[in-house]
Amino acid sequence: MDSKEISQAVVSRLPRYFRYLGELKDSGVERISSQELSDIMHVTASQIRQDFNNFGGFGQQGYGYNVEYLYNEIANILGLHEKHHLVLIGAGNLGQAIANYMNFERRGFLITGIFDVNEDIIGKKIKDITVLPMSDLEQFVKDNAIDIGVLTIPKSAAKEVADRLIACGVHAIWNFAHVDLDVPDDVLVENVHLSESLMKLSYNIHRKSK
Amino acid sequence: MDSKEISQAVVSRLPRYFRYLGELKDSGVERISSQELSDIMHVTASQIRQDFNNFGGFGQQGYGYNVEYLYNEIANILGLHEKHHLVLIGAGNLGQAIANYMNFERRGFLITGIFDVNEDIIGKKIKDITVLPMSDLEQFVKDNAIDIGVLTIPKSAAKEVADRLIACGVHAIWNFAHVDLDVPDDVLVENVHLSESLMKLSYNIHRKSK
DNA sequence: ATTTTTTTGACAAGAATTTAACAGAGGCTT
DNA sequence: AAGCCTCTGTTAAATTCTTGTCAAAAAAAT
Repeated sequence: MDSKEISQAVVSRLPRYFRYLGELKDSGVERISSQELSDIMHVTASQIRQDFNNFGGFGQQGYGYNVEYLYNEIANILGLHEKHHLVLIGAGNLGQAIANYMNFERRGFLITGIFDVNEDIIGKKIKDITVLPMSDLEQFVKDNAIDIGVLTIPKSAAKEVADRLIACGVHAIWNFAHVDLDVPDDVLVENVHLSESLMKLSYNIHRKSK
Repeated sequence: MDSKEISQAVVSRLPRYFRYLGELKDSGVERISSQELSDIMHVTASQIRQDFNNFGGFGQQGYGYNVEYLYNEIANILGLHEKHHLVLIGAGNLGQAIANYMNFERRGFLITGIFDVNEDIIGKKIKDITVLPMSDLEQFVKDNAIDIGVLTIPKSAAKEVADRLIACGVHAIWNFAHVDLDVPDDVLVENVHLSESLMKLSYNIHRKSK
């Protein structure tokens, strides 16, 4: 049980470290110093050491960090050695894109169920998973130990579906709908607001041209 | 010409203000105080006032902010009153999801061209836009005053395509590939790394259960 | 075996960001 | 129209986050 809380700023950087370490590992690099990693990732060496040290000393003076060991430690910290079962609500374009995005499975994120309201889609298969009607949601969640709900539905439906998921025990929601879900304290929401990302880009385009 | 640089922390919050103000406007609210907005958005009133004041005084003592006026000002700041022409590279599931995502057009982001390497997709139509082969990219970008390139392609192809886009004058890239693009200083990149978002959620799930 | 070099982990200093506090502008009431 | 009340813009304080520094641990070299 950790005593000090890790800031989300640090947490946000972990997946990127993880990605680079994976690439280093795959290309056969055994050890790396914070300075070398700094050069590759364009982040200060100081920050790298500080970030890793939040979770304990993974390196060794005079040696640096063992790439494979560090990679696995970060995977552990991120919870990637555990399996997660997801239900995807909304089998539209975005939902299908995510369902077909194989790489998630490699990391233990298994899309177990797909739901939609559209009669034309219900019964069809997406990646070997039959799209089910919304009425089956609660029973399915309970039967399949669902961890995470993925909302790829219009904002108008998001709040209600989120409530249903939470009511049947889902504690984490990956939300692609353009709403801020109002959830109990013990439920986690990770938002992906694509339009906000695009607006940020737009802002920076215009700032430059002024 | 603004003298002081606005921090990206502030910029990241603008689209969210914009969304809430749009909703308030649509529901007929004429004026709002930073305190009321604070209650709705769960952000401190102080931060709201501070954020808006980065761009000049939009409010009035004793009155608050005029919703419609503020909404338009933020739209301006975000560059949403200008038209942007995008090319989308990669007409797979994610590319199609984005192409079909109508709301972007309402904000002036027009998907003008769609490209892919897959012979089976080239020539087909996505939202009235014919998918073109990659060989047509450069000419198309020049002919259509393309602003923004959207990369919904595998990481293996991302760097090369980004280089091609930059070479023919594109200065902003919305990148969905899992790589950090290495671009010249005058080129903007906005990354959407879905797997990193999911890993953050995973981290928080596991932290809770410890 | 001793010295030199490398490189971490810890801590301190420095920046940046967020929150609090308040004077005063301007609306609202009587 | 005078005075009260609201609520911003601004400055100051607090907090958080990032970077720089260095002693000491361990590897590498002699």
